[in-house]
Amino acid sequence: MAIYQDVARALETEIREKLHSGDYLPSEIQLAQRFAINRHTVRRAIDELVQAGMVLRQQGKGTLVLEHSLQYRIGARGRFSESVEAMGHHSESRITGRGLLRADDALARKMWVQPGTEVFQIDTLRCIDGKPVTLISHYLPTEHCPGLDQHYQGGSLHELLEARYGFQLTRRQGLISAGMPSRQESLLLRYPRNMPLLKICSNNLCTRTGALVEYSVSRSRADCFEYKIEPRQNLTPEGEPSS
Amino acid sequence: MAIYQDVARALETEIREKLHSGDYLPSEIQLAQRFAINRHTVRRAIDELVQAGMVLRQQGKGTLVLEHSLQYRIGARGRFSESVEAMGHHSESRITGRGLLRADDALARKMWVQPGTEVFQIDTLRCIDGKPVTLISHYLPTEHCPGLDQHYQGGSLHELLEARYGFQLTRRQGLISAGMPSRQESLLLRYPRNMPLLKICSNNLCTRTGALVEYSVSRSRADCFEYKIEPRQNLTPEGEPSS
DNA sequence: GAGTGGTCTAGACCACAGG
DNA sequence: CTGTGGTCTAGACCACTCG
Repeated sequence: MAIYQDVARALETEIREKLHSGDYLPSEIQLAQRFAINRHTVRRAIDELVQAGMVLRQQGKGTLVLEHSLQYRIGARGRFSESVEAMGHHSESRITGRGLLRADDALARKMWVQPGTEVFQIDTLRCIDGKPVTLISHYLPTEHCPGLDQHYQGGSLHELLEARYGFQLTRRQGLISAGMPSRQESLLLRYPRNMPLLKICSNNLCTRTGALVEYSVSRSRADCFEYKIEPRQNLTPEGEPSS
Repeated sequence: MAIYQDVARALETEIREKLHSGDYLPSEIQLAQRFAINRHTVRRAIDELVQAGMVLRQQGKGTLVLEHSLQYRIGARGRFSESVEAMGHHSESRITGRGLLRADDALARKMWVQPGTEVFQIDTLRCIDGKPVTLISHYLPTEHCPGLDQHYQGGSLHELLEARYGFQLTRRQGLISAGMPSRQESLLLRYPRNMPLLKICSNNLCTRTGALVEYSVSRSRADCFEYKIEPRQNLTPEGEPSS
């Protein structure tokens, strides 16, 4: 194990246990003295923390400790699991954006509609225990749910679709992938840009008529979220996250 | 503008115009001579390219140039989809490592066995069209498949388990997550360390007896691979990737 | 001006891949 | 064994922030 890795871990522990957002690390020279190593080795250690999104270097000032909630032990504790079957069926959502648009070629292909079709876009952010976890973009052809943009004010979109428009939805296809966050995604999720997102695209059809009612793209923080594939059995209508 | 930034841009141009995926950069010493700068400054420049996902460092070998298409658009063309149901049922695998170990606490919990249980580990690499795509670590309690380490020489592990030991497997649980590659994963997959992996952990039971026969962890390059969730219907026993 | 992080140089040795 | 990248040290000077 390299020295800089040891020092990085030591600093990480120290930050987690003793420092708060807004504090500064001791200067590189002080750290070099404390650990009895060269300043360059200290810098290499801090490089790791920067890469991990834990600190921010400020030339002339010092090395700033960032919010603890921004520290990511990927795959550690505090991980939520949710059944892939429950996608989109949760209720604690906040609206982050909405709009009316016409499907371009790429979107039209994914939604199985003609290019130019009028579509509502609703973006929501879901938090668990106050922690922003998942960002979902919902796309709904306006013809199936006129006035939706007026009626939806947060909460479960799928419940509203059922209560107001009588749609019961079935997922016809889902694609699971991974990617890196855009700048905006990173901001909304309070998540660094060098950590991955888990992404699911779903086509949700009306169970009775087979019409596509909703196409959704969900992006979840991979540090605290994973999807369960359950053996085929009863659907859980409301997905409750479990540790 | 710092020297290393200039050099990084020069190298970037050179890679884009003259080099191809699979080529190696000149060695750090050669580059230092060519640009008449110190080797450490060259390293700092190459750090930028690594961060950008353009090259991959290989200790003892050199600095490998990655596919140009990787640099810009993740999830563009050349994407493979595979049903989550077909996990592990493919056949073109190369063995990258194998071993005998005793399950530690973490592994034992995931495998639903007692800590200390003797387990075969077999690591395989799957390529599609010659492109390394998925890395799978298979863990099998030795009691169910004695001598497996001798018999398995690549190909479909699940076919061998059925042919030789009479196991027909059912996945009981799967967890889908995303993460960043380790150094070794990055090397085997020829994939940069700042691009995400799609990860699936599966518990595969013997359909008849319900015994856990295999626990597997698969990690796939997210730039060219995604999983399909199909509506519940017939299982496809052999998962063929489709574009 | 004093103190911080940022860059560059120089040299040494280690770990690893491959002939 | 050679050549590659990886780590560590040492010292110098620069660019920036703030009092």
